[in-house]
Amino acid sequence: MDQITSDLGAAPEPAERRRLPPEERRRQIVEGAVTFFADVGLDGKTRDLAKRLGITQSLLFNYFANKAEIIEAVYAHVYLDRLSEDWPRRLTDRSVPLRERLLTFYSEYSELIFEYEWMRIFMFSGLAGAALNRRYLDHMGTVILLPLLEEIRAEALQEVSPEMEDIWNLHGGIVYIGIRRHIYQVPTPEDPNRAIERAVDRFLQSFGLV
Amino acid sequence: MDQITSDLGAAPEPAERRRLPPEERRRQIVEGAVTFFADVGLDGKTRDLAKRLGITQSLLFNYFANKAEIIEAVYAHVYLDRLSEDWPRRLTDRSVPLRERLLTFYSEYSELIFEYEWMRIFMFSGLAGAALNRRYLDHMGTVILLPLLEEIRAEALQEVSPEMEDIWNLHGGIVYIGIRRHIYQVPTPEDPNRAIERAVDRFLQSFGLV
DNA sequence: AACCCTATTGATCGGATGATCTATTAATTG
DNA sequence: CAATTAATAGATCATCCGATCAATAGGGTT
Repeated sequence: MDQITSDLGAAPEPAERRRLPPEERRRQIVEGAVTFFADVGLDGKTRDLAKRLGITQSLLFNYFANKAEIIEAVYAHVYLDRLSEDWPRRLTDRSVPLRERLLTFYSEYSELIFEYEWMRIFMFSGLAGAALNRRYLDHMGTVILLPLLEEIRAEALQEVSPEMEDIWNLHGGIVYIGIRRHIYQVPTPEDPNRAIERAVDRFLQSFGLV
Repeated sequence: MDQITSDLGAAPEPAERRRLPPEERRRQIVEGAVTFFADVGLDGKTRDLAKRLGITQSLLFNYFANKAEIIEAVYAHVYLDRLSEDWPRRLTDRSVPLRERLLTFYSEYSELIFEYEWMRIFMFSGLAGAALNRRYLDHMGTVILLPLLEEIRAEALQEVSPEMEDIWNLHGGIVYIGIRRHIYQVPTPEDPNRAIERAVDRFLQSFGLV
């Protein structure tokens, strides 16, 4: 079964203007490539990408040596600065109530990852076995979730202290909203914040907080 | 970036004997196709599949009219009877404590879906936009999760009654273990039952149960 | 051992794909 | 306004892919 070729690669754009400044053209290609590969997967064909961009296929290779380089640029564009440097600090800022820290984090984080392009490219590259995903999740675990575990432990009653796997469970339950929405494309709440808030509250409550 | 061709399609098997009974050959092809497409994705090439099976590529087309038919057979083999007809009844059997019903269900269900082939083919087909996934999730929602919601509502205190999205959150948190394991291929607990039990207990506790 | 049926093979086809190369075109500069 | 040069389009190449088909050979029957 070949990729669904129907019209996923169609170009709704009108005729393109030519002779763009190289930097702008490159940017345009990368941005087009992000949504293109998010739609059809990393096996998407360069000709279809070019068609969607309204340029010829050969032009792609004036800006990128080969297809792998385009994918690299897509990765860079999608992943860059996705995990804000600021979060670890804010998550451990005990001058703010833990519940508020959690809600703020997941409100902002979900806004970032519940994005069509990010969600799907992350899944495509994960399935392709990209080391990128493992690095990302490892980073997520050590820089966000582990400190989170410590914060909850610091406040939780001794006898109901959480484990790392509990934190992953909280995290997964929230991320799963985005998976349903963008991978399986089934209906999800327009605004996930209510579900997130309830999940966070259930979580905290079970450790004697809130 | 083409699929990782390295040796995902390699055949560790020794030279095959020829001339199997058609039914057996067909079965062998389907089973091989399941793990093959789970590994490399639905864009996997028929030549690589044949190589892994130790047969010629052309033989595939004696048993299937085209590649799409092979994928169909893979779907059928992977999905068939995955959702036991029995679960809806057992989940609503109020002679058994709700906690026990939940734990039994998720223990059995996770054993089924935390399978490499199932998890990955479900994700690949989801990304490809297969209607199959939407039907499956819809079925899941109405036949399993909705009754579950009713069961919890029946027992929960009025003022903390759960919503459907809460059930999806419980479900997603558990399924996410399988996603981490088989899609992102990061370490997860060997036996997920402890994490499942804790998640279920947190959930029930938040609604005044357990 | 000779025969037959058919599962399996190997050669091959037309179209697609990533990548290259050359001629043309459009913007910039003097 | 002409010259320069970078951007673009189109033709083309070698390879790969799904699919076809005639030829071959395995293995049961007589």
